[in-house]
Amino acid sequence: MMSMISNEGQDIKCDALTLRAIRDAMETLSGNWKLQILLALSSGPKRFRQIAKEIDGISDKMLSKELKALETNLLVTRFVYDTFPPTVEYKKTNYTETLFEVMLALRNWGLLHRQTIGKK
Amino acid sequence: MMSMISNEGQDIKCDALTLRAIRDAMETLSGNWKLQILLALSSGPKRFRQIAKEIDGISDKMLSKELKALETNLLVTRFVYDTFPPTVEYKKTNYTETLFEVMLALRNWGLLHRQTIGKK
DNA sequence: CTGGATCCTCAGGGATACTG
DNA sequence: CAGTATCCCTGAGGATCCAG
Repeated sequence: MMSMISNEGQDIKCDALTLRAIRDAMETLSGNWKLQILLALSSGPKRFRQIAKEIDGISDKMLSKELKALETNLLVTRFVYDTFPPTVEYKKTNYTETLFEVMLALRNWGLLHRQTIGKK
Repeated sequence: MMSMISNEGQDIKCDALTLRAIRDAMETLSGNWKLQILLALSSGPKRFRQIAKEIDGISDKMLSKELKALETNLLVTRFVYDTFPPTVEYKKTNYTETLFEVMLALRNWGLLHRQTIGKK
């Protein structure tokens, strides 16, 4: 017997592959910073120090690490300009747009959930 | 200037409230176990030991803790039957169904992403 | 300015034993 | 069976310093 989650005629098969896919997605967005970084870049390309200033509480180490992770996931591109002092610019990619449905679903459920739970 | 993420005429405003909502949603699903527990319960109510057996590698402590978290988030209900030895049954709620869109979006993007990144 | 290297702390989570 | 209590360890992440 195959377990399912169903809604209005659509099903999600609850198999290992699905579970893995969901976890892949969650992992590439997990942590306190990745979304904030993508948000910071949503208004245009920015430099390292500029991003660091916009995100409250992030350390250089974390910003560096998270940017690298986002880059290997093709969600951020890194441009190095050969100037002195060095200039490095980060920008979001077209691929970032594919996250739209995910963000929307998460946002909608998050809003619903806060209402449901009744957090202030 | 308000930053946005757009797609086919729809926008997500990238404000603090949205960011918080997204993180709320991610947090209630985060960790290695919550999804597996919901998956285990998607095929029907189960008892503590039964769930533990189905999920490879989970410790009693984690299962207990995660079940409690899911319960306070209204995603799982706990029934205690007054028998000896004690029987406790966990089952998913109707509210769990509201996660459908989220799961679907995450699954779809996870599948796309694995293709894009080219993991085997 | 852009980050890498190092050190350190603290909490998440495993193993085990125990209670009702 | 259904958990709780205790101990312990590891790794995520902050602070700081330094190099290109």
